[in-house]
Amino acid sequence: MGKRKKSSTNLLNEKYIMESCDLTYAVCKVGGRWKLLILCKLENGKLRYSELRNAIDGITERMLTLQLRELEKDGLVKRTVYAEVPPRVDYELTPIAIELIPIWSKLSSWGAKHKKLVK
Amino acid sequence: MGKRKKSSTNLLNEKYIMESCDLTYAVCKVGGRWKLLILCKLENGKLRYSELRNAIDGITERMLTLQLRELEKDGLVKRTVYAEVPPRVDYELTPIAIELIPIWSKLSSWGAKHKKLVK
DNA sequence: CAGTATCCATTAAGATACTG
DNA sequence: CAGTATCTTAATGGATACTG
Repeated sequence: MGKRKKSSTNLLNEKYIMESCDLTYAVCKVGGRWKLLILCKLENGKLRYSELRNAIDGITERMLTLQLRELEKDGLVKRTVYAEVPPRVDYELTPIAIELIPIWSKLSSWGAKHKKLVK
Repeated sequence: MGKRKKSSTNLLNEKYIMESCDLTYAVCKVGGRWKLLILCKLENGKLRYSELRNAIDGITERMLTLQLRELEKDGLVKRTVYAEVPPRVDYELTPIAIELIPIWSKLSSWGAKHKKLVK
């Protein structure tokens, strides 16, 4: 009786994501409230954890850490830890993330335009 | 005692969205699991509700309806109801949504490429 | 400095059944 | 055909305290 599979379609289920269409895959990787914003702040070069935190209005340390870890796991940011005291860690875009620059750039322009229209 | 405001940062809080940066605004409008996918299916012209449902793998009627209503409210899709029996409704992109075509197109290509790299 | 850990509240998403 | 209604689960967000 073809019982519909109950498997979640959640964004973190790797198998599900790999089997999805390309757009869904991309949305799962860089979608969500914070990821594009984080990437976009790194557009002009490396930033430290605290610089990112201060640059992104409204993000909590918890969310920043969670999202950075996922971006790192997915190969979108590179995390470098320096053996110093006090500790220093910085983040930078990987080549595959750099390819996305036009996307968030266009999205941002679209946002600016649409926002004006709505006002 | 500067009590930190408790206001949510949820995606549906219009005031919050309007005050956000342009990228955040855009992400709030077309982000989420389904919106870009719905828009992308409408790229080649009008589709009926059932056509959309069949075109989008894994979406439930509930989510399709919810997301279509939001897209309509935000001026990204136009909903047309025909006075027929059985009922017929179709959806199409508005000009402002058409401007986003390059974005989901690029995102999709990026997804295809990255997916291969990961495999 | 750059995080973790914990607890709790809110929101988004999903499964399923039902209807004008 | 084109949806609603209801219930449940998953994801996100926030507050606060703590640590190498």
